[in-house]
Amino acid sequence: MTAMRLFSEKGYESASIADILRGAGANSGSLYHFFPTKQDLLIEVLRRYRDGIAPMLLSPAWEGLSDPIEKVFALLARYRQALVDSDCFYGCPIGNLALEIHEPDPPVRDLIAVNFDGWVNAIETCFTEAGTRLPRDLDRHSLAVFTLTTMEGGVMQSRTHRNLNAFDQSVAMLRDYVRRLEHEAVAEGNKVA
Amino acid sequence: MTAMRLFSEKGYESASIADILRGAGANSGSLYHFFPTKQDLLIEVLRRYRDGIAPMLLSPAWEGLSDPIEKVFALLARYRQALVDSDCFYGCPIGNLALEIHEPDPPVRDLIAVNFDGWVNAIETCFTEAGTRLPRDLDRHSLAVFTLTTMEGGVMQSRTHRNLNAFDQSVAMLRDYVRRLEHEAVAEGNKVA
DNA sequence: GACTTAGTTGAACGATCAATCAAGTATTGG
DNA sequence: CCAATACTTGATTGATCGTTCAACTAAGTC
Repeated sequence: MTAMRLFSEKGYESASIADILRGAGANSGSLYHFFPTKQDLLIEVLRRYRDGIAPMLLSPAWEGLSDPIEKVFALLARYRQALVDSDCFYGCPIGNLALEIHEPDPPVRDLIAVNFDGWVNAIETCFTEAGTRLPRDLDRHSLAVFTLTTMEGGVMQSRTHRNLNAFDQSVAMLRDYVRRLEHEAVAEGNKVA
Repeated sequence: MTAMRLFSEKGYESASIADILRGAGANSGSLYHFFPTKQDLLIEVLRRYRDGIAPMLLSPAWEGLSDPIEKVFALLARYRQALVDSDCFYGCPIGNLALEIHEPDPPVRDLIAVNFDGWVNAIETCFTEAGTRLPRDLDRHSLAVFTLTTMEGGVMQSRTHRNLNAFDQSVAMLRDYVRRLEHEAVAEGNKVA
């Protein structure tokens, strides 16, 4: 859908209905037959992102990988590639919308939250699959949230600076942190054994 | 200035000139006498944020603190308080603008970058002041960038979920990471001694 | 082949947007 | 005290926004 591309490129408010219609080669009446308001269109777009996380984002990023921790950083590498391919114009579409929606606007905000949750849960699964490679008492969910934090914060800064440094530095720090957690888990294992 | 408040509350595009005029009790002609375009107004707002980082943000957050690492997390606590006080409606004004500006728009983007740089440099100074409490080969600048990443990513998620969990979890992870770095520095010190 | 439903067309609507401007009032400097 | 400059007023502009609608065509049903 053209709307997905334009919302992602220009943002929700900036992407006018006229833009979308022109891009899609459609007429206003047609659009409004399916989506009574612009917000309904946004909601459909967010639903598609939600449903697309596994097939469109994770599957391609994880092709041929089995190591769960490698998978986490392969996904982050995917966002890095998006930055590279767009000369650092790329911004996570969900993150953009998250900051663009200022009114309470419950249905939209909920769907953004659901998108974040889907992403975080996928990463949490990786960290859970890592089993004893990570410390026993480490909260896998928190680490997954922190991974999304790193991605969103890194993309935001790299987009602003138009270079990859901030993203790369942030991911390198996260990578170092996870390595230290792995080392601790090894030490833990030795103690038990 | 009312414009600062409204840009921060509603975003740049959503805050109409009429809103700002009403809020400030001024007339359009007056405003346009000082700021020929809306973008010029935004630029002035960004300049004030830039100039306000030290006096308005850091000084109050760091009052009575001398420990440089404590200062870093005191600043993050400040953002947490902003989330609490606003029922998690708060978003970092600079971060919001960073994601709202989609066009190249060099003067605005540069000023956003400068704001980020000011923030990062202040934090980098803290980590540099921490001296041998952190590993010798640790890049202080990267860690400062990572701190901003954590703040922006955490605020984004907490704002979306309307609760503090994501922010708190992210900051807790960063805190844990820094603690591990401190432990390594201690080990380093022992080795040298 | 009549009847219904689904989908399309594009001109038009009112609202609102950023921006303008001619006419006015303070403020200042000589 | 006057002329010049600095600032204010608020109605107005044209563009653009999301949305509507009456007329139209295509597809499916019996």
